[in-house]
Amino acid sequence: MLRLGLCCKFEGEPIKFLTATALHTGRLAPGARARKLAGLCAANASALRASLEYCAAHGIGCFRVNSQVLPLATHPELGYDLKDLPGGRAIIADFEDCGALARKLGLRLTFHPDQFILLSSPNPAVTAASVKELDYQAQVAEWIGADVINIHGGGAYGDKAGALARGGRALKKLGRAVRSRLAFENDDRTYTPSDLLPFCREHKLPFVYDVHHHRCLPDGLGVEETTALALKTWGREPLFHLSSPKAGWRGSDPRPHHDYIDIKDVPACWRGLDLTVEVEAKAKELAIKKLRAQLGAKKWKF
DNA sequence: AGCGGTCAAGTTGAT
DNA sequence: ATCAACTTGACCGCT
Repeated sequence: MLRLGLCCKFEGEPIKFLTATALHTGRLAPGARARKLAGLCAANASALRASLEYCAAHGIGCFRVNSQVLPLATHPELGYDLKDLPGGRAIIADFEDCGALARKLGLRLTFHPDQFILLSSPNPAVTAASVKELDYQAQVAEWIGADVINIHGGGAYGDKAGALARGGRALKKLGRAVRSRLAFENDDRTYTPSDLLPFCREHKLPFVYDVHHHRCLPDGLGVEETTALALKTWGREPLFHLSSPKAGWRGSDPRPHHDYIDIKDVPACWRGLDLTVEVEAKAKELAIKKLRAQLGAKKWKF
């Protein structure tokens, strides 16, 4: 059966994850700064709990956690270890409670680090910052029981094969908590499934198939064929991405996401698979609700 | 409460 | 050169 995943936030629900700007946070005195950051982390643990409860109550089987769930945690000047903030141990316990709740409710949790996370960069400082960020997300993933940290191939730097080889070498810098969760996803600019599938097979990493990106940046592989190859990279329930183009497939740029999913964009070959599909639609849980209703209609038989 | 300027980070390609 | 896009517009000072 398809398990639908909600990405990071809600459209109609009063569930909010808080963040902070570095400029403002950096102007606070140390004590006030620590209290402010601790307050944001605690509020986000509460928001995560509320998110899980909402998902379970509305047939949403997966939730993607925002990279800023611990705001500024890896910032070069303002970064911190949650256990060192006031009440930090109790906040960690709150996140662990979220993990227990997710397990109880049968919810899958994932992370999708930002575009700045680049293992293929020729700049060692960029790679080092990326490893630090991945370590942080893996730490939270351990607390809450998330099983995927999904990133893109990054830039090509004029030599895709060379960049991927550099990415492969950077994998050795990753700890077990990251390595056991890491997955690679095709993007709509640079790295296609044809580029990443061999890389994933070589390094025994799962491939997150984004069919929308694939349609924006095709590579000669068909959706059906790519689906079959992607499934094989997963030793557990696979994770795919789905969206529809904001202005339609005939619009000037198909990449921006629509508020909702057009049922015609759901690959027919995904029917009947045991699969998590993260729904990247601006209307968030409302889009999932609509998609679920359409998938439940007889003619789709999902 | 609402408005507008501003916000850590990298890379690409359209304009 | 600037800007939007990328998993997500939200934060914050001001009125």
